[in-house]
Amino acid sequence: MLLSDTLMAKEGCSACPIRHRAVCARCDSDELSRLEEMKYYRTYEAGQHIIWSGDRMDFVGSVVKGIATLTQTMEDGRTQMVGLLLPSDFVGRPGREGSAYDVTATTEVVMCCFRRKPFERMMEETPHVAHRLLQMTLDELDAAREWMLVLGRKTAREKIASLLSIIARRSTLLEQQAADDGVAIDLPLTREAMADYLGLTLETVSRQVSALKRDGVIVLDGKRRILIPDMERLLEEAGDDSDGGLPV
Amino acid sequence: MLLSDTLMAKEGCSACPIRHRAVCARCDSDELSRLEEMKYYRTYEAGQHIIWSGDRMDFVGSVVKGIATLTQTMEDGRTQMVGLLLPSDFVGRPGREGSAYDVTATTEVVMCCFRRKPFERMMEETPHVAHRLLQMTLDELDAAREWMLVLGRKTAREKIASLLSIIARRSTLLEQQAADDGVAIDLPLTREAMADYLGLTLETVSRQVSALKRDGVIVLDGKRRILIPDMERLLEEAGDDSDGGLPV
DNA sequence: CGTATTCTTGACAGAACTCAAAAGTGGTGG
DNA sequence: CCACCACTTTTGAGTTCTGTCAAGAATACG
Repeated sequence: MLLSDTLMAKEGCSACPIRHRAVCARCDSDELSRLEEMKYYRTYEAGQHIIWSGDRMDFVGSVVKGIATLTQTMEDGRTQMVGLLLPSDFVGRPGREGSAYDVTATTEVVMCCFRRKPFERMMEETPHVAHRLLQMTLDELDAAREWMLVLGRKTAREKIASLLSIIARRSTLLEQQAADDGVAIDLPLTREAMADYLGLTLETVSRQVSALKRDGVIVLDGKRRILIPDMERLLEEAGDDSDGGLPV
Repeated sequence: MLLSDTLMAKEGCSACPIRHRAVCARCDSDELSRLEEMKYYRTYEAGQHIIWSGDRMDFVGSVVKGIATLTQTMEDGRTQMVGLLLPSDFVGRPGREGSAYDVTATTEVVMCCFRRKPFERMMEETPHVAHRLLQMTLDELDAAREWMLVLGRKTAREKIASLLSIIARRSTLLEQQAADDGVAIDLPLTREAMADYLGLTLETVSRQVSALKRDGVIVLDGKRRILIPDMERLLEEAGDDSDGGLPV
């Protein structure tokens, strides 16, 4: 059992780092204390499975810390990542017992888990959790659709550039850092995980990352840290138009 | 102005063919009459754009009849379909003014439109629409994720087989027809639309449809009608395991 | 019946995959 | 501190699948 477990358990929701982004974002103090009663923290080590596809789930929850992946696997072993879970992202589907996907911790992950039945009851009885969950699900659907364009129509080079810009966008958002003179991102994914994300082989990923490095689009700082000197340039390489899409 | 317009307008929601599947499925009679006040029908011809990406939308709504597509297009013209809208599917995103996608009628389409502002207000004030919309959005997210596996990891032949099984599944569901001794489906998509769905070129689609026909997996009945003598066989070709996944 | 789409088929090219080996990285224990 | 092992990453060579370009056939439509 890891340290973070006990640390988190002692603090209330008000000190929670994802308080204003997660499924509980809009809850008032009554709702929050109700959530506190049904919640517990759980920590998973890097590489550990959080949920197996087909498993019965008796909880839903939010990623508080770390990164997890949602993957689907065919009988012959071909694997496709269908979701990348960062802090504040929701795991599980209210109203459904089993999981349709494998959920795996990529780094150490702290989950804030809610027992499923009480959570579902709360969704029926108070509006804020359901509303927030709808909003988050619509955002995820938009992300999934953007991803479909990447998977279906982009070249390997564009796919890599797209992945890096998505991660850069999400991590700058989480960390509120300025993006003016270059962005630095921690890439917590192996080449294989990137390949599973993008529908490529790990060899192709490696080749294209090298090519982007050679062309000065990205700079590798150690193994898993990537500097993006010019975000505009990366977006061009990704085949996106330079403005960042619709305002939310 | 088409006949169906005036026909639909005269009937109340109770006679609506999608009454029990659409966003209004769970509404009680009070909520239904409130919806009736903000709704209007609109018909689009085959090929007509219902919404352009980036357009301001002043309505949301449900497909009542016909088939529409959701597509995303890159600057250089590469196009990816990101949603296939059948009767009862919802169009538009509450809380967002602009559309992120092009919505196009593939056949003649009848939409049941709700003015956006009153609809959003109703979502705040009564629970049933929001709950149903959450459920539908979660279903769409699952479908999008299944599709991501198709786009990222399946071969051209498997992609075609997957598309046909998805359409077969959805149309048998809509029409409640038995699937025992072969299924017949109307394929309302051109080869180009199929290609945009699957991230292929129309030539590859044509070749693989011919191949599946040659191998007896499907039988073409005219141009757009397809018979599937053995559904199990088609599912094998799609690379799916034979049981139909999780029960809903 | 002619024109415009849509679809099919062929030949060829190219991007990504497969198989294979070498190089780099990190952790462990002697 | 270094040797060793497991794992990840890189790079190379050859193959394959799908895309591209082009022409012809089928179908729909006025």
